[in-house]
Amino acid sequence: METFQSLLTKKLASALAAAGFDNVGELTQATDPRFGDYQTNAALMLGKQHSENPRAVAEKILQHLNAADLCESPTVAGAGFINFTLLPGAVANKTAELFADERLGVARSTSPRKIVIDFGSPNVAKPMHVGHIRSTALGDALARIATFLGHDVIRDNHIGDWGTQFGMVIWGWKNLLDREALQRGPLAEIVRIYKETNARSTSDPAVRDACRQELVKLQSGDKENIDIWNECVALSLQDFQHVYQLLDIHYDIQCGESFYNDRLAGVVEGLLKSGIAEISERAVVVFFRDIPELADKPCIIRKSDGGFNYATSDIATVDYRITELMRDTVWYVVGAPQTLHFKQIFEIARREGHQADFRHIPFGNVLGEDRKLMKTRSGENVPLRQLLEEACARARKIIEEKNPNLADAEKIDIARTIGIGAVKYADLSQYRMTDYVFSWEKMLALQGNTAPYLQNAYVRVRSIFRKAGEAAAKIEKFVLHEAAEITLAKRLCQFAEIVPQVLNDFRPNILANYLFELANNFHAFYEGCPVLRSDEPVRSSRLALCDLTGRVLQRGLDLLGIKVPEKM
RNA sequence: GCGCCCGUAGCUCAGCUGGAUAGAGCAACGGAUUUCUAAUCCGUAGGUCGGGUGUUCGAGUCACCCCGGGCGCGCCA
Repeated sequence: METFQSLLTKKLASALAAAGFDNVGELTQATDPRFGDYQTNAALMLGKQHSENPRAVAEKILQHLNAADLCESPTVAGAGFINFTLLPGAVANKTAELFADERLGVARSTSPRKIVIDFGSPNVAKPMHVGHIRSTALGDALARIATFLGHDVIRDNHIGDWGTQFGMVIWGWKNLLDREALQRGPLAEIVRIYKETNARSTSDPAVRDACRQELVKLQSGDKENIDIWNECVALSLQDFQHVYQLLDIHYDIQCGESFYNDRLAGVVEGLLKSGIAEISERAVVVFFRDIPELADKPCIIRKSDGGFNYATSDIATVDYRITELMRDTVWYVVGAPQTLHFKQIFEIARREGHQADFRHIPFGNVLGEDRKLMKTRSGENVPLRQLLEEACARARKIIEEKNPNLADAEKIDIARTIGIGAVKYADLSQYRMTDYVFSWEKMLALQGNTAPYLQNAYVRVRSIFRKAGEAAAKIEKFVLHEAAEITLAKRLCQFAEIVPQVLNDFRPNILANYLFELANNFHAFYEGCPVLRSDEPVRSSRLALCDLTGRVLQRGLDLLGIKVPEKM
């Protein structure tokens, strides 16, 4: 099926052609209900092009515009906008189409891509902390949306499982490890020895040296050190997995940094041979002399001691993703501080001849209530697992107050759905670049733009069907008389217009905002329009509206990685 | 020094490729329920969009310069 926006855009295009104009401007959802449902600024653009009065141009366009099957006669307004107001009958027909459509009107992309999304990327030997929620939630949502739109998506967890910190971890493992503590809490013990070693090595040069030795041994394949490293990685992965389970996130592949180890030498060699890289001060470096922005910011791909760094492994990763995973699109959901790094990597990839579409999708920080980077009282990063568990506990407490009669197992389940949903939604409902302030009260509030508010709209839908004891019957014709019904139906029709927009600039918050408005429209409808108590044919029509709203809410939240409860 | 990001209502934030009188939520105030779960709805109030100059029919949005905050800039990842 086709959206109103798409249908009207086509009608506008043919009107423009018939009037002898270029196809310029755009047709968008109206910015204000006063202006109807859709608007176009085409006449304004054309007026400028031809130095004519935009309103006169608009009139000319209207002479060739035939949209009587969809809307009232379009009107010229303001400086030269053309406004479209949908006919209730057209809305009713479209809603019926939507009702019958599994995909709720969302079209598959006409140019599907083969995408790899790099998101999450926690570091081994460190617990995941709040900082990881953004990349993880955002990357997962983008993956879900891209998949739904028909793209071929590989979700890749580029784990930080290799690097200089392992010198310290291994030294600590050999000298400080408490086996019993490792049994009780593996990652906690690894973190403890890492921190302890780090502290010692800053004050004791002998320890620092020893750590470096351990690192060299590891990198040259020393059996004992490799075993220790393997165990650390395995224990960390177990810990991550627990968090992913809580978050309902999965990866298709988890190719960490170490995966690329045996490709690094070849990468550097290749870049030297092709002249992209050169030797400078004993290191291998790529310069970007022709790019003003990067002219004074070279990229080191092999250190003067012969070691590789993460730029090297990122280049190897690009090569692998394009040549072996056969991707034409690569998305990196990585924090804003790495913008420069990715500019360099993408430029190197371009020079290597890779044609793929590379995107760095940056994001801001999670702040505490003091507006500084979120930390615990003792100044440490807040472990993600602890944070998620607290979210569930807080949700549980609210459920206990509001709905104490639910069965215990149900309460646990619902608390998890609400708690995790609240954390994700708080993140995704915000523009990704803005630093946002983490607040339990706000994200778990039942009013306002929160997950529980949206989930509650779904619960209300389910409650009606439980009470009715029937599912929504197939219906041919929606009966839309009340303003609340029409508003709700129009909103439902917009879902298909909104979802593809998210990938425009990687903004799931657009979808979140839409769902909030939908929930709000539904709640208003629910207040003003009795469903089960009304007579036919209104009853069936309203029941179908409820069903459709429930489906859009469920699907929309699912695209954000958020679940819905049946009761709450 | 060079570069990137952010600055919108008391608070938390929307406002994608420039579009109409800048929008929500929270908090404040005022209403609505013998309910299909009020975990809700409706209304009122609240703004020199950090400041300035420019580009044009039109700037929160684009350009330049300041101010404020955050973060990066050869051998960490």
